[in-house]
Amino acid sequence: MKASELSGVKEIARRANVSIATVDRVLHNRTGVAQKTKEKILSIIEEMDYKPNILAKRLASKRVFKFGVLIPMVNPDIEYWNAPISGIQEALSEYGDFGVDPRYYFFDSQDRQSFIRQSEEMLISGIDGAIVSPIFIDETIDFTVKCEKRKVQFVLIEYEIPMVSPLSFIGQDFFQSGKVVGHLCQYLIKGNDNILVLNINKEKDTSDQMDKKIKGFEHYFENCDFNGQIDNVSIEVPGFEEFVFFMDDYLRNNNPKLIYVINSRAYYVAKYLKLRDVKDIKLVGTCCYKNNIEFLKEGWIDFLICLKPLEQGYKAFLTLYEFFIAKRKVSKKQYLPIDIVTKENYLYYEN
Amino acid sequence: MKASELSGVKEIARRANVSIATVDRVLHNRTGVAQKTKEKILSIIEEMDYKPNILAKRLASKRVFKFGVLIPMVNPDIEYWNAPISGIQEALSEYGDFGVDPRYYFFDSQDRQSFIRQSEEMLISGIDGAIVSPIFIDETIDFTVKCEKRKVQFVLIEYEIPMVSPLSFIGQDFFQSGKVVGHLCQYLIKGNDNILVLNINKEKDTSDQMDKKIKGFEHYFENCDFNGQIDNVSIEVPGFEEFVFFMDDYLRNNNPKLIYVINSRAYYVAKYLKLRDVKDIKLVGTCCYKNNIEFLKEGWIDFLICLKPLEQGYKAFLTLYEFFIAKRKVSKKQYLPIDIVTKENYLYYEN
DNA sequence: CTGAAAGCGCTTACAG
DNA sequence: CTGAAAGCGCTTACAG
Repeated sequence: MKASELSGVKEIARRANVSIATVDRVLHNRTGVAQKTKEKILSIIEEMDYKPNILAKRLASKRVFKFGVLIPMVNPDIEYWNAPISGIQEALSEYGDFGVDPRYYFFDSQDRQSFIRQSEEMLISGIDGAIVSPIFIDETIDFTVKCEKRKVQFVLIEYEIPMVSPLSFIGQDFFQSGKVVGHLCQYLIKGNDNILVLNINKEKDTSDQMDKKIKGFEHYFENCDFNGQIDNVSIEVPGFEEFVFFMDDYLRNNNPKLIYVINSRAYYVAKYLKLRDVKDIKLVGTCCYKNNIEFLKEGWIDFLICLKPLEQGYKAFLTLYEFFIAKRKVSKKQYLPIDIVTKENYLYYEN
Repeated sequence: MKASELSGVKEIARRANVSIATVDRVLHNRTGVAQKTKEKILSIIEEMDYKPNILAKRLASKRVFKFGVLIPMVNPDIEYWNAPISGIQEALSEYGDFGVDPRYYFFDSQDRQSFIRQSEEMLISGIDGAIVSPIFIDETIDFTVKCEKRKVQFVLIEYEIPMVSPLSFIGQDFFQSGKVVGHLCQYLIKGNDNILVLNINKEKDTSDQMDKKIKGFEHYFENCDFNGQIDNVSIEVPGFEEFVFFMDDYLRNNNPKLIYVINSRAYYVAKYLKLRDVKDIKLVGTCCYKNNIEFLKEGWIDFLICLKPLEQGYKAFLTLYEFFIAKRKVSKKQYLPIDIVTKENYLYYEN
C-alpha cells in the first residue's frame, strides 16, 4: 500500500510523525500530549477534514451505552404506550450492532409513587441516557435534577415540561395542534354554532399541557369572525356510565354543534353520540388509538389529530444514538407533524 | 479469554471444529465446502441464532455499493425534486460509513430523450441499485427491462408503473388520496354544489397516474348523498395568462364551489382566484411546494395533500441500504401517509 | 475441500 | 509525554 493511500488515524499519524495512539489522545481530548504535538495534529485533522469512521469506532470500543426507557405500563385502557416501544424496537433493529442496551422501566400512570420508584431504580442501574414520558410534572422535575447530578442525559416525549431542559423534547406543539383543530372547525360548523372543548379524565388531572391546545384553539377563533360560544369543560368520570349522566345533563342545557376532546378519550363522546343516536354534533379528537379509530371508521368521529407515538419512540432513541454514538448535535425540540386523520387515511397512522 | 466467551464466526468455527474461512463460505453460500461440513455449520448457526455483526461486515469488506439516482433536474418551476435529494442526503449522513456511493443523474422532465440518455449512462456506470422517478412510462419500462438483464435493483418513487416490479415502490396511494380529498369536500361544500376536478399541464400529459386520484375522489361520493356535478377537466396551458382565459371562460359557463387540482399546479387556480378576487370557491391542491404554500398561507388554498418527497428520498435510500447492506427483506410497496396540510400545520410539511 | 494470515479503522491496556 | 501491539468481528486473497 502506498503511504499516500493511508487514511484516517494512520494518515494523520504519518503526517504528524507520531503514533496513532497519540492521534487518538488528541482526537478524544485526553491529557498527556505535548502542546506542540497536539497543535500539529489538530491542524492536520483540520486540513484533512478528518471524519472518524463510526463503524470502526463502535467495533473497536467495547463501551455499551445503557439507555433507560421510563414510560407508563400498558393496560387495556391505555395501550397507547405500546407505540413508542415499537418505535424504539424499530430503531434498535437498525442500530442494534452499535452497542446500545435499552432497558424498560414501567410505572403505573395513576400512581406517582411508582414513577418515583421506577425512576430511582433506573438511575441506580447506571444508565447513560433516558427516554422519559413525564406524566407527573413535579416528580419529573425531581428526576431531572438527579439526572443532572449523575450526568445522565434524558429526552422527554409527549409532554414538554416547563423549567426543564432535556437533551431534546420530542412530541407535538400543542398550541399549533389546537390551531389546526380550530381551522378544521371552520369547515365543520357555521359561524354562530357553539363549541364544547372537553377534557375527560378518570381522576383529577394536574397536567397543564392541555391548556396549550385550548389556547391555540381559541387563538384561531380570535382571528376570524366567529360568534358562537366556546365552552371549556374538564370533567372527572370514573367510567362511561357517569359520562352518560354528564352528557345528558350538558346537552339538556347547551347546544354544541361540535365537540373537541383535547385528551385521548374522544371515544367516550363517540360512544355517547352513537348510544343516543345524535347525528348533528361534529366530533374531533386527539390520539389515534384503537378505541378512537373504531369510531372514526364508523363516522362518529370526524377527525383525529395524531400524536405519532411510534415516531416519538423512534426519534427519541435516534436522538440518544446521535448524541452518544454518532456524536452529532441534536435539536433541543423536535416537533412532529400535526397529522389530521380521517376515515380515509387512518390506516397510515394507526398506533 | 475463555473459549465459551467467543462469539460470532469464531465461536461457530470452534464448535464445528473448522476454520472461520470455512464458516464464512457457508455463511455466504459459496461453493467448495463438503456437504457434511456445511450441514454441521448450518445447524450450529441455527442453534446459536447467529446474527452477523453488520459493522464488522462493512468494515472488513471493501465492496462499495453504487446507487444511481435518476430524477428530474430542478428548475424554477419544479423545485420539487430538491426534496428527495435532501432525503437521500439525510439518509447518507446516517449511513455514509457503510460504503455507499450515490450518483445523481438528472434529466429534463419535458424531454424523453434526456431520460433515455441519462438512464443509459447510469446503467453503464455499473450501479448496483437505482432510485428512479418514472416520469415517462414507456421509457421507464424499457429501462426496467435493462435493469433486469443487468441484475440492477431499482426502487420507484412518486409514481407506480403498471406491469413493472421494482424492489420497492415508495409514494402515495393515489386512490386513497382522492378519497381523502373527497372526505374533506364533505365539509367544504353543500350537497348540491358543483365540483371541478382539474389537471393543469404545460403540455400533453400521458401519465395515467392522476386517474387514480379521480377514481378515489369519485368513489368517495358514490357512498354518500351528493347531488352536485363533478366536472373533470384536463387542460394544457403554456403559462398563467392562458390559464386566465380558460378560467374566465369556464366560470362564465359553470358554477363550481370547489376546485380540486390533482397535480401540483393548485397555485394557478389560487393566483386566479386572487386576481379576480373570487372568495366563494374552495380550493384543494396536491403537493406542498413553495408556490402552493404561499397561497395556502394567504388563505386562497384551503387544503393541500402532501406527497412527502423528502421522505420518499429517505426511504428509497434506506430501502437500498436494507436490501444490499443490512440484507433484510424490504416491502414491495411503501405507501406514505396522506398528510392533510393547512395554514396552521404547513411548517411541518414544507419541502 | 480447507486453513493461516492480513487487514478494515478504530480503541485499549500496557510498557517505557 | 509517547508508542508498539492486540483486538473488535468480520472479509479477502492466497496457499495447500
